[in-house]
Amino acid sequence: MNRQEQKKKTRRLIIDAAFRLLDEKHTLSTISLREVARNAGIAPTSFYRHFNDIDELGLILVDEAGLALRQLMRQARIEIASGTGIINTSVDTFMLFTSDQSNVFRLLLLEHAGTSMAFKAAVSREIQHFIDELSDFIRKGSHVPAEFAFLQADAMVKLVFSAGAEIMEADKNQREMLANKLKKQLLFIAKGANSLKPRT
Amino acid sequence: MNRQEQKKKTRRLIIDAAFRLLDEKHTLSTISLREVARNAGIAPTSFYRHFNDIDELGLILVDEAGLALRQLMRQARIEIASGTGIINTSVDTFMLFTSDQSNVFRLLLLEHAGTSMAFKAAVSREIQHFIDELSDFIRKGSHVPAEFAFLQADAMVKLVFSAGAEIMEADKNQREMLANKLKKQLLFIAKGANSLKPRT
DNA sequence: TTATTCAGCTTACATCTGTACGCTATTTTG
DNA sequence: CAAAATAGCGTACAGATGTAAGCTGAATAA
Repeated sequence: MNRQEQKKKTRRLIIDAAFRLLDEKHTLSTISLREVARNAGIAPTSFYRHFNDIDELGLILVDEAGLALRQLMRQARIEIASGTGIINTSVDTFMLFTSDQSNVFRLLLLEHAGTSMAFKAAVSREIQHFIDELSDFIRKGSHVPAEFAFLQADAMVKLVFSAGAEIMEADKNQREMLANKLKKQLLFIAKGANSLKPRT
Repeated sequence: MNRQEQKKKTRRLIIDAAFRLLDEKHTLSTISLREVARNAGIAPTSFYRHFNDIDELGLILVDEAGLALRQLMRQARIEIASGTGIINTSVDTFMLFTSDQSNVFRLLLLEHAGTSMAFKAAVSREIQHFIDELSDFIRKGSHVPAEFAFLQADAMVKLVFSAGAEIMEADKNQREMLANKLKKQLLFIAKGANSLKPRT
C-alpha cells in the first residue's frame, strides 16, 4: 500500500474513532487525545503525525457534521418540490437526521452551546448556511423582501434546532408529539410572517 | 459565631466561588472540586463536609440560576401590567438578564445542552416554569384554549433562549439588532397564533 | 543499491484530578 | 465541668492527562 494511502486511512480511523466516542456522555472538549488514539488503535503520540491539536480534529468533525446535515436538507428540498408541504417535509427530514445520526446532531448541539469559541463559531457557520438556504427558498416561493424572508427563516431554524434538542432524549411517542408541536409552531411563524409582510 | 452559622457561611463561600468560576471557559462539568475549594479558600477535602458530590453543588447552582431568572420575569410581568407591550417588555427584561448576570445565564445555556442528564433535566424544569407562566399570561389576556396558549408560549420561550445564546457573544450594537430581530419574530408568532386560533 | 524520509512505537515526566486517612481545635451536649 | 461531635486541615496515593525524546522499519528518492 502507498504511504499516502496508508496515512489517509489512519486519518480516517482517527476521525471515525472520535465520532464513535461522541456519545451521550462525551463532548469534543472532554474526549482526550489518548482516548481517541486508543480507540483508533494507534499510539497516543502518533496522533500528532496527523493533527497539530486535538482542536484541529474537532473542527474537522464539526465540518463533517454540518455537511451531513446540509446534504440531507437538499434531499428535503427535492421532496418539497415533488408536492409535499415545506413545513411537514422539513420537519420530517430533520427528525430523520436527529434519530438516524444522533451522535452527529448531538455534536452540533453540544458545541453550539459549548465553551470553545472556535467550535461555537464553526457550528454557527453551519447553522447560518442552513438559514440562508431556507431563506432563499422562502424568497423564491413567496416573493417577499430578502430581509423579511430572512427573519422568517431564522426563526424557523432556531425553533427546529430547539426542538431537535428535545427530540434527542424522547422516546418514539414523544417524538411524534414533538414533531406535531413543531409543525404547528412553524405554521404560526409562516402565517404571522405572511400577514405582516410588506406590500409588494 | 455559631457552628451552624459558620457552616452556612462556608457553604455560601463555596457556592459563590463556583459561580465565579463559571466564566466563558468553564462548565459545571469542567470545574474541579479542587479548583472550587481553592477559590473558596478551603482545603479540597473540606468540600465533603458540605456536599457529597460536586454534582450536588451543580444542582444547587442550577436551582439558584433558575430562581434568579424567574424573579426577573415576575418583575417583567409587573411592568407589562403597567402598560408596555408584552413582547417589548419581555425581550428587554431578558436582555437585561443576559448582560447583567451573564455567568448565571450562561450556566443555564451550557447545562441545558450539556452532557449531564441530571443538569439538563434541572434546567429543563426551569425553562418549563418559564413557559408555564408565560402560557398563563397569554391565556388570561386573550382567552384562547390552554393547549393553544401553550404552543405559542413554548415557541416564544424557545426563540428567546435561542436569541439569548447569540446575545452572549455580541457587542452592544449587535445586541440591539438582535433584540429588534427577536421582537419582530415574536410578533410573527403572536400574529400567526392569533390568526389561527380556534373560534371561541 | 544506497540514502532519506516519515508513520508509528515505547518510554518518560510533570501536572492535575478525586479521595482516603488521620489529626487538631472548637463547639455542642450531657 | 468532662465527653462527644464535627469543620477544616495536611499528607498521601493511584490514576489520567498532554507531550517531549529518541528509536525502528518500511516506503520513497537518488
